[in-house]
Amino acid sequence: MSVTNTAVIPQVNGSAPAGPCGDDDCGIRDVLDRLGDRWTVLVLVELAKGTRRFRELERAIPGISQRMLTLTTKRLCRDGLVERTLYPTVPPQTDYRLTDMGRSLAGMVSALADWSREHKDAVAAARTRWDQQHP
Amino acid sequence: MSVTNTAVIPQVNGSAPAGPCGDDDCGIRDVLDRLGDRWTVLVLVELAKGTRRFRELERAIPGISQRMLTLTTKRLCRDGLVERTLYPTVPPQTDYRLTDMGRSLAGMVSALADWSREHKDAVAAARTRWDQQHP
DNA sequence: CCGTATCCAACTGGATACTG
DNA sequence: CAGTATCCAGTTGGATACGG
Repeated sequence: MSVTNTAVIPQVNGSAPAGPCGDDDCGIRDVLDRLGDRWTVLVLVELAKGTRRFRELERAIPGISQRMLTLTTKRLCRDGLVERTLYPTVPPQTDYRLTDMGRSLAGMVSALADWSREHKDAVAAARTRWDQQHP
Repeated sequence: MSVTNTAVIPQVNGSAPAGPCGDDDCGIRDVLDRLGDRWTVLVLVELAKGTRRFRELERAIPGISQRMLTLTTKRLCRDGLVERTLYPTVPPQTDYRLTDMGRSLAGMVSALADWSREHKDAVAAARTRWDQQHP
């Protein structure tokens, strides 16, 4: 006979102190689906520095393609995080700027960036250690 | 003759108040590459509640496959964010818990989750508006 | 229970060329 | 300058089956 203790295991922890949302995953995925792609965060950070034109963004974010910049800014506009102002001059000019909501999100992201810089060495060390121990 | 004012445009903004890192993108991508996949954040949040076994994580995160749970926890271990304790019993048992570094990252993520809940309605509204105006 | 291995569908994003 | 459109390679991740 094998142990059939499914869900009878007394858990080590007793409470849920960290999660401010009951026991479910709430809407975390909503944010991360927005932030999870390759470029959104970089655009957000660049726009946090001030209003930018299309070409300025493109130059400020090395490696991004026209296509991805268009897609990324469009999504941000759609979500109400960025505002687009089109000047019907010739040649055309478009300004992108964060909305208030976008600015508050950019703040969160900056915190993550800070964390990244603080811990990047520790993470690198951990990786090296792991890679050595796992042939 | 066309305008050749490349980089001669007087910028609207004067300073870079938001970015704590000069003018470059620093290591932001490092964090987001770790957080950007479909499951890492959810695992992080679940482990923030306490130590969990493999099956517990699987049940706590609806929709995750065995494969992805293995991959995700392994990456987190490799990066030094999660620690794994294997009890060589039968049937085998494995405990996953956040390291100190992992806990501090989970804190950041919680902040994002909070932001998400606060603004999810506003984002949804913005999307609806956009979708109506863009046939 | 805790994984690993294989196969495969779907999506992401780069390169390129073209329009207003 | 500011996009749009098309094509295509690489990766992510789900389903499934198997092993310790």
